[in-house]
Amino acid sequence: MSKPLLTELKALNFSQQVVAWYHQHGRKQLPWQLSTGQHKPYHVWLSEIMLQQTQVVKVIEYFDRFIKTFPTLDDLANAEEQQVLALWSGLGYYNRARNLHKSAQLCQQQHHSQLPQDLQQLIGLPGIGRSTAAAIMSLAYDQAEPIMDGNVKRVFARHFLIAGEPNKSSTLKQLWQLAEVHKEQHEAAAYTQGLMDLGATICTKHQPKCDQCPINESCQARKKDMIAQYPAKKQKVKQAEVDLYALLSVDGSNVGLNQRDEHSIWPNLMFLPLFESAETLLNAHADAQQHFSLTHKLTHRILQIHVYLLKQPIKSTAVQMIDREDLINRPHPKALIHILNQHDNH
DNA sequence: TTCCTGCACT
DNA sequence: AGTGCAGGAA
Repeated sequence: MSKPLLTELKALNFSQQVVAWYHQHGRKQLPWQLSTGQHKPYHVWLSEIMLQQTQVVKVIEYFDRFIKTFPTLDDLANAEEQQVLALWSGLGYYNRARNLHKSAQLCQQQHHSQLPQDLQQLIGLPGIGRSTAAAIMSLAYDQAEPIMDGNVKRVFARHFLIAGEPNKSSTLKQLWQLAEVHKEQHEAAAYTQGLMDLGATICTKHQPKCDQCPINESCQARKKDMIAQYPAKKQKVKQAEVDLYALLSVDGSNVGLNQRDEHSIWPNLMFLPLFESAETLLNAHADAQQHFSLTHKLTHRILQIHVYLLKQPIKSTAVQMIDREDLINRPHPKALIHILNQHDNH
C-alpha cells in the first residue's frame, strides 16, 4: 500500500491527521519502543520520567544504562537508593529518581511487580502526575487518555489559539479540555506519540516547519500569522545569586567528599564540603589555597562556587576520600564534574 | 551571554 | 505559588 499524500490527509480530522502523520514521520526506533508497537510498561515509564526533564538525545544514554543495570521493575525495586541516584547523576531533579525508586517498590509490594494499568492508580504513584500517567496508558497499554506535556501545550495553544500562559490554571483547564475532546480512541499510542513528535520536530518553538505540518490548514495561529506569539511566554523565575566556598581536597586520584544534608541543595548527594564564607573555610582548613571560581545555575539560584584547593586528605569524619574512578557508584550533581574538569585544566 | 524549556510535589 | 537541575538555542 502506498503512503497517502499530504494533500489527501486534509480530509481527516485533527486526531486522524496526527495518527496518519505519525505512521509516516513519527519516531519508532527509540530504545523504549519495540518494533511490535507494544512497548514494555516499565520501559515506557522510565523513559517518561527521564523525558520530563531532558531531551531525547540525552535520555537515550541514561535509559540504556538504567535498563542494563535494572532490566526489570523488580531489579529497580530491590536496588539501593544510592545506586539509583548514582545512575541518575548528571540528569538533575534528583527527586524524580527517588520517586522512581519508591514507585518501583510500591508496585512490587502492591501490584505484583507490575505497573498498574489504571490511570488513577498510576497517578497515585510518586513522580507520576496526570500527563505522565496518560502517556503510560497510551504508549504502553494503547488506552485513549489525553496528555498535556510541553510539546502538546505548544501544538494546542497554536492550533486552537489559546492565549493565556500555559501554566496558568485557567489556561491549563482549556488545554486539557481540548485534549479530552480530541483524544483518539482507536490508535491511542500512535496518536500520543504523534502529538509529542509533532511538537518536538515540526511545531517547534523557533522556526516551526509549518509547511510540513499535517494540521497546518486548520491551525488558527497560522491563519492569523501569529505563531510566534503562541503559546504565551511564561513569567521567568527569579534566581538569587549565592556565593559558596568549596573545599577541594586532593590526594592522588582521591577527592574529599561528604554526603549533603537532606534539606540542602542536592539533598543526600555527594559533593565537596561547602562553607558559607572564605573565613569559615580557612578557619577550618588554614592550608587551603584559593583555586578558581565558577558559576552553576539551578532552578532558583545562581551559584558562584569559589573553589579552594587543599593538597592533602581531610581528616574530618564526615568527609570520605573517594577515588574519582569510583564516582560512577556515588550520586553526585553535575557541578562536581564541572569543578573536577576545571581543576584538571589548571 | 541571555533566554528558555521541562512536570510533579508541597 | 514556590521549588528542583541541566543543557540547548538565539
